[in-house]
Amino acid sequence: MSLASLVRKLEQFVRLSPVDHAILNRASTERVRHFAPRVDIVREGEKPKDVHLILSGWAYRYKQLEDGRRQVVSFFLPGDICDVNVFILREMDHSIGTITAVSIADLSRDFFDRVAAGHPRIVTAFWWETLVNAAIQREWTMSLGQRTALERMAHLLCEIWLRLRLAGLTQGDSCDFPLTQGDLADATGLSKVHVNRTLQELRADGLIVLKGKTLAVPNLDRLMRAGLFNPNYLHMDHEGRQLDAGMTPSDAAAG
Amino acid sequence: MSLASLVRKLEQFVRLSPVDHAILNRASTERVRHFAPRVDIVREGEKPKDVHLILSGWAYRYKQLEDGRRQVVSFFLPGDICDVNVFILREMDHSIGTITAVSIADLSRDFFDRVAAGHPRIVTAFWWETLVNAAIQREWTMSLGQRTALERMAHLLCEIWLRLRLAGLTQGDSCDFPLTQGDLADATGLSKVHVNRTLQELRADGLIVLKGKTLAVPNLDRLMRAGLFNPNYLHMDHEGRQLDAGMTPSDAAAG
DNA sequence: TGTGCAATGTAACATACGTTATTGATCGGC
DNA sequence: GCCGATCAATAACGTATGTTACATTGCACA
Repeated sequence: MSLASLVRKLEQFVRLSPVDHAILNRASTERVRHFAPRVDIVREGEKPKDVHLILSGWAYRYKQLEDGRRQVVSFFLPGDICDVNVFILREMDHSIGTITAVSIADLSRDFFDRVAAGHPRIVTAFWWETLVNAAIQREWTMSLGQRTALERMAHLLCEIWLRLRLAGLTQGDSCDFPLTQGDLADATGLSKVHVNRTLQELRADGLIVLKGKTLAVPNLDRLMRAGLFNPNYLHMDHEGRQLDAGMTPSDAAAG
Repeated sequence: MSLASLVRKLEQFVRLSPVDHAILNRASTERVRHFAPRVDIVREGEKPKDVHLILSGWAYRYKQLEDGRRQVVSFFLPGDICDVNVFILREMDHSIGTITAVSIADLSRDFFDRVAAGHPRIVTAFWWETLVNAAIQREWTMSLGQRTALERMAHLLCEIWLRLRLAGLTQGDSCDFPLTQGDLADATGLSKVHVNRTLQELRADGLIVLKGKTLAVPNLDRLMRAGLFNPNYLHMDHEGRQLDAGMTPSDAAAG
């Protein structure tokens, strides 16, 4: 539905000009598609022609083994861009599926060429997006390899929380949270049963309130400590610029 | 010592002109540094000024938790390029250390600007390198989240094998292999003891011959099957171009 | 306003992998 | 050509997490 999350996120990092805004605005309204929850947008082996920008809704990237074991390798939140690889690599090595209903804008090769030619701030901002995604992927490697179930879950929730906040999608200490325990299991490499146990433990410790499709984080600092969460990998600041005016203590820890 | 591995690797993917060769050649001989085995090249929190190209030797990217738990998040082999992020992100979110003695060439921002302006094939090739690294990172996420110890180890060995072969660093069915069992443990998220058990099992199954600092893979196809290895994520082909003339059956499987 | 299916919760039991400890091989440096 | 340190190998034992099974809740849709 809206470009707001992308712009808000990118502007944390570079100032975009009015012309930049106009370019992004046009690109994100020209070719929009809508998907139902729990369907695939792109499948492994395909060769999509466009880059996808998530306008609204949640999605994930996942890979699957022949025997059905499935790993979510990243989450896409509103404002995220998937598959810059599309113009270079021959085929997708993973699939992308929706969690909720999702609207996406298709960004053409042509659009990126025009941006590359005349809009360096946008280029920089897109690079930032790409590099942060790579950093997130490394951090997931760390989580899966070294963190315990509890740490892993706390870490993932912190990450999602901060990314949502950056996109302007948190309200106070709570946010929409459409992931099922099965989704969390596929993302953390844990079984569904153990995800349930782990969430109970986080609840019992007062670190999260998770009910229905809403998550509340009453004390982000404590959750971060439980997940051994160091926010540096999200690179939410740049050249001395901090996250936001009016930061809370936990904002500062995150910046 | 040599640019050969980089050029060989990139040329699998794009044809480079004589001028491109000259550019790369000059960049990789201007500012070369040498490191001893088992030292850090860059540390988390630093802000390096250059991109590093590995001319010879093996290195790794790793992250560490406060309590010392350590995860290798990727390996750098000769011809690999690290840290394109250097020009955009504020500070390193991980460290890079050497395994063997290593020679690197420092590539300046200026070099990249010149390449971007006038050498599109090199730009494309560097993009390919970056995107394949991202794909590898996703595959590691998959491995750590879903594969068993045996599958994980077999998968990692397949990956290293194919990357070495692409760089021209295999001889017949064997190659140099300077990783210790401790390195493998840090990369697979297993304990050293279990790495040892797992290697024994691979040996007993005749899938690998690993002795001293040499690895032999008598039957790559079988090792690939043991690791549920699908080489698509390495994107070793492009626009219908295949790996090599004179492919063996397992080459074909890898392409 | 039920009714059916997906999601969540719980329990009992199984196991892949971790931990600690010790021994024997390898190897670079004096 | 020894010596200390690192690396590899093996064993005994511990545990975090997986598996199977089933009950409960919640919610979309008839």
